[in-house]
Amino acid sequence: METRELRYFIAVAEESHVGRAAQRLGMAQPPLSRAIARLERRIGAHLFIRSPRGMTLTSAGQTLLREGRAALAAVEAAERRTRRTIAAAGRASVVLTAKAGASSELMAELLDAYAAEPDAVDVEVVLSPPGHQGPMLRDGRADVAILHQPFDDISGFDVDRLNVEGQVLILPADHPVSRVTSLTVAEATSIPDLPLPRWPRLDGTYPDGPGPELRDLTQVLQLVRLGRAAIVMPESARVNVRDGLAVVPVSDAARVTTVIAWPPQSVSSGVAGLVRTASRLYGAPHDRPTAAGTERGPGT
Amino acid sequence: METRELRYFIAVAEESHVGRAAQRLGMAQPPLSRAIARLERRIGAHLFIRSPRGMTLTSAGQTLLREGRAALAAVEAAERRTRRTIAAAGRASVVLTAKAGASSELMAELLDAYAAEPDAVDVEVVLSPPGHQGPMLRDGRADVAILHQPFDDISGFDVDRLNVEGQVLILPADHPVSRVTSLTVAEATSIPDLPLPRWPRLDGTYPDGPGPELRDLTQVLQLVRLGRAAIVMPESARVNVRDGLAVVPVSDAARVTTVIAWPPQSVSSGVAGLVRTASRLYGAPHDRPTAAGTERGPGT
DNA sequence: GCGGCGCGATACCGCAACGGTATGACGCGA
DNA sequence: TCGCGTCATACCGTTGCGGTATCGCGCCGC
Repeated sequence: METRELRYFIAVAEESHVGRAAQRLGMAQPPLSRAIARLERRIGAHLFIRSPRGMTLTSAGQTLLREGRAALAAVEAAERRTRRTIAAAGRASVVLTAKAGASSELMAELLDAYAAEPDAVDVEVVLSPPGHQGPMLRDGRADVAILHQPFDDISGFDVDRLNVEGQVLILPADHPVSRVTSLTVAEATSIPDLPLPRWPRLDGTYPDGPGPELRDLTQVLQLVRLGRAAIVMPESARVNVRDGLAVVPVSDAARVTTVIAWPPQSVSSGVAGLVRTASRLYGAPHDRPTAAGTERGPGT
Repeated sequence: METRELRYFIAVAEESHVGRAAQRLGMAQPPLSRAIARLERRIGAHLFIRSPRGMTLTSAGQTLLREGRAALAAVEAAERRTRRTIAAAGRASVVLTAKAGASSELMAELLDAYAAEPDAVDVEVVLSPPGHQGPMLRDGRADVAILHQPFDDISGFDVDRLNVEGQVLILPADHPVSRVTSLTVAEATSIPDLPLPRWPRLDGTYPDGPGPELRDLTQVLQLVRLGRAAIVMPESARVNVRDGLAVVPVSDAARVTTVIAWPPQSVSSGVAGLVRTASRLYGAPHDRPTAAGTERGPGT
């Protein structure tokens, strides 16, 4: 199966409509119809059920959509990382991504400590909105990421745990709720005049709702100070708190685990060094030994 | 990048020789040369250094080889699993792979318990030589696997731990060493007249060495009983031990962790059910929550 | 120093496959 | 029953892929 066929299939599956998919792909409808039919013949299974209202996936089609998306991301990651290997003109380099404003102390320490290593390479830090780090790691726009469980999906990555902490509500200092000593999640998310902010989806659009549209945490804190929003975040964000802000622990909020994550194949020397440094500074011993792969034993 | 180009690149990279790679791919040398040159132009980087003795990889080429292999396996996995989805003729089915003879009690319990679930699907069990389970899971020949750390490479898979145990040496009952109460790894692997067996590599060939060539554990135990071999394996293999065999604990051997592993995207209902059953029977609570992906929080 | 050898690159050709335009088949609602 | 929206089919031009023949170029041996 060629990646072009996979791209075509995914477009049709997502649109449930050959015409719209063709438009999205910048081609005419008939060749796309034929390409899908050819793919079905080659695989030996019907992927779609044709109806006069469009195309719906069969169970085989659902399998191919799930697995195909991951496979296509892997191919694109391979291509992107290859291109980046030489973009640095002989000088190796690593792209690290993290939520804007998150774990800032930890990251500063990590980058300083890594830069002091003898074999350190350049680290390009890409800050992006919450939820965008995993996809960037999957499709090769980044080589290593700082993620936060349970918010980020770490499945398929190798990880080292760095930190565990509780969460707090940050709100305007003059708000009446700021005087309580503790809150529940239900209470924190339902303060009527302080909506929680909304974050962009992967395509850059925003979900509907009452809160303001934001892209990073400095914007949030500004809005909170102006009395226009409140936000629940890990305790470590206290370091960003200045005058005009109040902090209230949220007793039953999920504990947040900060991890450093990397794609399992990509054991470039830069990534390995960063992970080693992070593990030395914060880590428990690895819970998933990464280099066990080549070892072969008698087995059980 | 098309998968055909990737296959060409990998062949040339592995052979370091366009002619041999072309032969392996069943094509002539010139079109392969051109395809590689075209790929380099499209990526915008030299992937090979041409010499009068052949082709050697640049650093960009090494990146593409590492990442490309994984990407190609992912594409092949998508295709295989799609094909298998319908091969079961509407009836969902799951392929589980494990080392022949390993964790047999655990597997029997697991399969029985799963079959008793209300939504259970057919489980096809594929037993294969040690070390072959991971690759089968990666390229789609299997959907879920029983693996053993530290022998198997679990990077890139989601896993649940099922069991932890020590290792023992199994040897002929009449052998003098069988009278000691404990051994070290160094002692166990250097008994001169009892060589450790050799297992097939992924391509089916065997490494050089003194031991017999084997494919599964029943063969081993037969040979041990005949006084022709000895083997170090996890304690649970004691259940296979009959007359004529002796068991000696190996004190400093690595502890073996049995895990159930599955590819992160492939959360088909059959795999999910098997994992749930395994987790209920043996599991600690998940250390890597698998379904956290869609959850989106305010982040830190 | 020169010819032969082994390597990848280039030139040229034929064909398969891809994409575009025009049109058909079919179900559904007005 | 007509019109619309959907996907499929027919036909055509072009692209690009692979095959054969040949070149260019280091290297080694005589």
